[in-house]
Amino acid sequence: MAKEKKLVESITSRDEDFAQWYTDVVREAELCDYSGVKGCLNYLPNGYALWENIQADLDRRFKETGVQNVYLPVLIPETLLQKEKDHIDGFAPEVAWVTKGGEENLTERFCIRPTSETLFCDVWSKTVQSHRDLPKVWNQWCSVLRWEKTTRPFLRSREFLWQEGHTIHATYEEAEQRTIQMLNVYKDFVEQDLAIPLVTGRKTESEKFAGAQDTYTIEALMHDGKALQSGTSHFFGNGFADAYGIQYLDKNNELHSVYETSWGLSTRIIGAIIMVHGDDSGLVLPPRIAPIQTRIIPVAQHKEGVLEAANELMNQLKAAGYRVAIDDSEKSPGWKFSEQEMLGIPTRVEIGPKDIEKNQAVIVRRDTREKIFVSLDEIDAKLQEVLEDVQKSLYEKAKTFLDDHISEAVTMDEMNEKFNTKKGFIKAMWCGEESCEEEIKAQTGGATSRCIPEKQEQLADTCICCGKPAKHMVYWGKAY
RNA sequence: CGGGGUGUGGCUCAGCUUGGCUAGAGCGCCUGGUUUGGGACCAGGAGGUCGCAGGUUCAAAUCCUGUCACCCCGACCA
Repeated sequence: MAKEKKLVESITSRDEDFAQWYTDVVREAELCDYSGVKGCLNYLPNGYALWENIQADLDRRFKETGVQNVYLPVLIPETLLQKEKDHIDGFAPEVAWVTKGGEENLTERFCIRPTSETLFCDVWSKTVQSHRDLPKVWNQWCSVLRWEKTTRPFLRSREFLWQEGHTIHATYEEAEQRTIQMLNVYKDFVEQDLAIPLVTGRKTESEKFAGAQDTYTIEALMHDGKALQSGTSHFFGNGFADAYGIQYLDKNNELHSVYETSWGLSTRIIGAIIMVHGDDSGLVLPPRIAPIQTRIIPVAQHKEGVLEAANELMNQLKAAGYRVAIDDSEKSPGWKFSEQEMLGIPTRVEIGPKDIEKNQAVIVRRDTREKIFVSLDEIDAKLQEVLEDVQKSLYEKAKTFLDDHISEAVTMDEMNEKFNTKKGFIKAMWCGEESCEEEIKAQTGGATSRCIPEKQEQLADTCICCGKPAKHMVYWGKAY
């Protein structure tokens, strides 16, 4: 691969030090910065606008499937949290507690929600009585708090923003269907709107959510070859319903427990956007969710008529429905180009005296830097075409990268060798035993089972680790 | 929780080993001027409780003790 010319000194090269590159991009694109509290971020306008667009698209998709939004409290009484054993065991090590109100010690401490299954269960245990009350398909947009030891912007913070959907259903099948349905909503959203190709499937016993019967996941591959769990959808059976007493009378006047699901996607996805699409010049945003789709950069703006033409063009594009801004600051054009690139704005439109003379402007793509000269009369339609093409190219480029970084292994030697040289996902057969997952993790230096894909292939008859009969083909990878 | 590192104008850091005069630089910021198709240049200017608390000393950014915070790498998790 030809070495790309590095134009921006303030961003560490991606191949030189990926972790530092990530931090640099987050800073230079002004997505967030560190607050005074470890693991708690200040979401700056650029980062929050991105989240708002993610919210808007995802929320629309949710509502198309019948989701209703609610909001439940940030505090959870300890007794409520403790009703489902696996759940509390899973979350206890990382919850923060409120023990005082003003100067008075509380008789019962409250945990700051790490997730809200318990609160939703509490509501439903009190209000659901009849099959006519079902299903409930609820969601809330909120922040949650988990006392993480190691934190990184977006990828792992203590407080993070997300949505958590919670549903209850009369039947096992209906709940299971909803679990898969929401997994697919995530998949479509992430692939189509964020241009991030995915590997999807079911989690193994050891990787699933605390209290879940089944956890489904969407896994994306970052440019450094590490996997990122980017969204999860859980099927609870009636474990929570039994623990919290959510029962209803069916048509035959018989009492049943409800079946439950939950599903979440967080601001971590912003980390995925950065690490899948970004390059040595900074962030690259998919046009569909970019807060600004094009930035107009007047060239030689002090010259007669340039700013006027640039503003006129902006109004024209605005009227055509684009999210557009102008950089009419006193900086040099070179500066403006670099900044537009660091911010990840998917296109820019250059317009200067030479263009005005020819009644044209120059559209420059963020992803390829390709310059497209276009008449001002045709720019509305052309920009649309370019943005769609950028969206498509980003997905295709990432898809090629993903496909290139999925390989197969039949023996442990083969797996080790591939993890050491190629990175990415490795498909291999597995017996279903947790001990083999641990062994693989130890031998490979940290690879874990990412998911059991729906589409199975019979790569071998025996487990790659222990040699016993294989039950599943699993995607393995080193994860964030 | 282990290992490493860092706290000095808005940012990045130098100074600390070997205590000493008015605490420096680059970038950014403000003013004026010249520039303007890939991070322009000149001149002038503003901006600092050296993370915090004790201690040693005639004297502390510098030495000692404590403490807090953040970053990176691991083990655990969206």
